Amino acid sequence: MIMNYSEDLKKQKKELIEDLGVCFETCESMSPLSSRIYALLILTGSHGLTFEELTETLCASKSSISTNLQLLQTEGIIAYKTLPGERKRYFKICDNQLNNRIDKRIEGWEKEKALHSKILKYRENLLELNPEITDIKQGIKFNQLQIDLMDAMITNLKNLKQQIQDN
Amino acid sequence: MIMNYSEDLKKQKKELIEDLGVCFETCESMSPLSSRIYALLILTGSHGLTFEELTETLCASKSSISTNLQLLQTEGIIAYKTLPGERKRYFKICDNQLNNRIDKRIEGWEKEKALHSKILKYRENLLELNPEITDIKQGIKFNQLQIDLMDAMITNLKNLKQQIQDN
DNA sequence: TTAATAGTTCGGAATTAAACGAACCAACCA
DNA sequence: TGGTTGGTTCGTTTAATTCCGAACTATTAA
Repeated sequence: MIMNYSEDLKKQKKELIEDLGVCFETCESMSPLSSRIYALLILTGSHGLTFEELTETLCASKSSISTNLQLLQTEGIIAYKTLPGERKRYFKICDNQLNNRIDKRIEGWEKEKALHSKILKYRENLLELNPEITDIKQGIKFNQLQIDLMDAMITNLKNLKQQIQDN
Repeated sequence: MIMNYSEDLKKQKKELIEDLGVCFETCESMSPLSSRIYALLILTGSHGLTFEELTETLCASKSSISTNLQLLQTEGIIAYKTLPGERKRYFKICDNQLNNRIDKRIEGWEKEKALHSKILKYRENLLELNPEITDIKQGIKFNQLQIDLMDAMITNLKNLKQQIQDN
């Protein structure tokens, strides 16, 4: 099958949308359509895409596109801009989307760290009640390790954020 | 309401299972029951819990517990041991569960990095076709930043793994 | 003032995931 | 040889997600 360069690129783009889509569905636990929108907008330049273009290229209903666009906006993943004299919105991924993503990860680790601190406290109370059980001591050690892990991840992520801002 | 120390600890444990449960449901995208099992086993010592104890404390059917236990086992999150002369299995979280979790995260980042490399290639091809569009150049820059981010996360995680092993 | 464009909202249909019960198997025991 | 314990498997039910169409709003254009 003969194909010119431009056609080949279109095919590549479609494949990439699919691949990225699956990735976001699983990694970021997004709905299929949200994932496809996100993927498509990543592959599109900063000029963005209109509502209509989205419905057409993704073959989805207006309502589905609308709700998912709103979702992505409140998540801080995408935003829109308008051109003077035009009513259409041009949707595109947020400028500081990388930052947002890192922040979300940090938040996640913080939450888990807080939980492990809670567990640690619980175990310390437990140990007080029955000081002979070595199992609990082991648990406490494990917990401290987990907390250290979380701390390390958090500081690493914060460093990365700094690096990106400096860049 | 008066409560003795041991009763209070039980209440604490129940709360912790709930909190940890929701955390795993969202962060690790596990099913509710899998999350509760995981949480309960984290709060239980290395002696583990039997099938029966799991069904009773989690108020779930045998079949549900069974399928979710299998899931958690194939995920490398939990394992079981048996005591000599006993037929019962004692389910507990995997010894190297931390390691497994980190590995899984590394895998996730690797996948995403591969995707971004693919996008980068796509954009470079695109640029070749229309070299005047600065938008594409910006996209490429963005992509490289993403790839750097992934790389950083991966090396960080690998370092952490090393630290844990050394510990 | 009417028509068209650019979206939003809401109620329901279709799909998917989670949990259950009943029947089953395999090992041990009386 | 039959009963009990410790689980597994499978078909069904229940619950939650996801998406759609139809009706609606708000802005601009004729």
